[in-house]
Amino acid sequence: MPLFALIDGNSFYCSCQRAFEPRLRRLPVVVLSNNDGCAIARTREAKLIGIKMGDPWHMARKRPETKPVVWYSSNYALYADMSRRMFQVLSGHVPRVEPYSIDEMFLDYTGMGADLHGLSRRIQQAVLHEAKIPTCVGWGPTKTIAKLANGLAKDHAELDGLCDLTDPAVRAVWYARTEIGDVWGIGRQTVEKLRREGIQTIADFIAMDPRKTRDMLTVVGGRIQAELRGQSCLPLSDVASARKSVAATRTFGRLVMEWSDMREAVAHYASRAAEKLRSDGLYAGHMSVFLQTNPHNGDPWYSNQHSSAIEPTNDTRALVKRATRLLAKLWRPGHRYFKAGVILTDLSPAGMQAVMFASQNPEMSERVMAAMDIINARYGRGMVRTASTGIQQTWETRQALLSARYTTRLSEIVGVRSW
DNA sequence: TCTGGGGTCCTAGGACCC
DNA sequence: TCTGGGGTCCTAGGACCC
Repeated sequence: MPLFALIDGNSFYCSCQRAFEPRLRRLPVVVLSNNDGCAIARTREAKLIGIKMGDPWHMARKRPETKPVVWYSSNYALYADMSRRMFQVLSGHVPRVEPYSIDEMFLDYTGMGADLHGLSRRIQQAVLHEAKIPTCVGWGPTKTIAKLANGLAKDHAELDGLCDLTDPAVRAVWYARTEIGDVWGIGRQTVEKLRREGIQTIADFIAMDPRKTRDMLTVVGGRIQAELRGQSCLPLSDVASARKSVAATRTFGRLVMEWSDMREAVAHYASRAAEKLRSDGLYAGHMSVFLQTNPHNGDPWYSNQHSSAIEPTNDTRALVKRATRLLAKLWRPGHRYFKAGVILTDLSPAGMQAVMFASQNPEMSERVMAAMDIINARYGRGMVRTASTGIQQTWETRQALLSARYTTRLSEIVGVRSW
């Protein structure tokens, strides 16, 4: 019988900030989305004050009760590095670890002995001491059950951060008192569909005829139901699967009305996407560009996208050129644009491009891009870039509250003083 | 003044083919 | 009575996730 655990970092982004600033230990901390738009991570103290996921910062920070809150712009370089550390610690305790998201990892508990509670506690303490991240752990016979157990461990203080759903009798008790919407993969639309059928709890859901489940919710719902019944359908995979798309999309720091600004912004996103491709050793064969006006402020709504197949490439210049051309087809003057982006798909690994293209000298392209990446890595992102990405960058994202990248920039490393 | 970004998987339907 | 059928590939869009 397979056995899975899911471990996740509590308020992960906030815990990463706290790891380097002990003074935050008991303070409410909130990390904001890109553009300092809204709250995306909150410590327990911040939740208690009433700050909700997605609360716009400009409103939340004015409320009198949010006075003691410490706000941070999101710092993904830091969080990604902390995630790597967590992975390393875990790899020392179980044979196989599958990173699921930046703060969640599935562990293979199969054949790990009878005292899984003790094992989980040791793992939890190791991650806390070595990576400075507090966690919750849940486990059971399928991934979906492990994920549910993890959620229960988080929501129910009496479980003290650990939850074991291996025993069917224990599961039955929780299933009867847990809403179906708390299950991994059951979102708002599905909850609504099930509610119309009188299904409220997990217990209701697993009692449904599997054929009916598949009719209503396709194979996806059928799989979730089987997993909740204890039949494992989702294997653990410790080899990272190849990524299938690369995106660079952003809400502008200010609304964009000028073609020149829009062109710069999209050129910038295409460059970012190209960098991501190269860092993963990939080429893109398809590009899609979109833009839209603000859906919140009453402006006339305009949203459009264009896409096209491209010669597989990861050359910034080629991608910028193509993105600009697609953008020109979308551009309608007179709008106040809010957001735009570039999405690359049809990805293939480097080395597959044996066929050479007339429009691009591949060897020269490789060398120019490699040089560009090296310089930008050493002197800062955007030090070398195509002229089309501009100099003013009025559309640039706001990040007013950024902390140092303690672990990934030598210049921003934590100083240690002895008294 | 001000509301995130980046992913995955699945299905339906059209185009095309023999 | 009956006016082809079935397969593959691609894309757009929906739903969900963190």
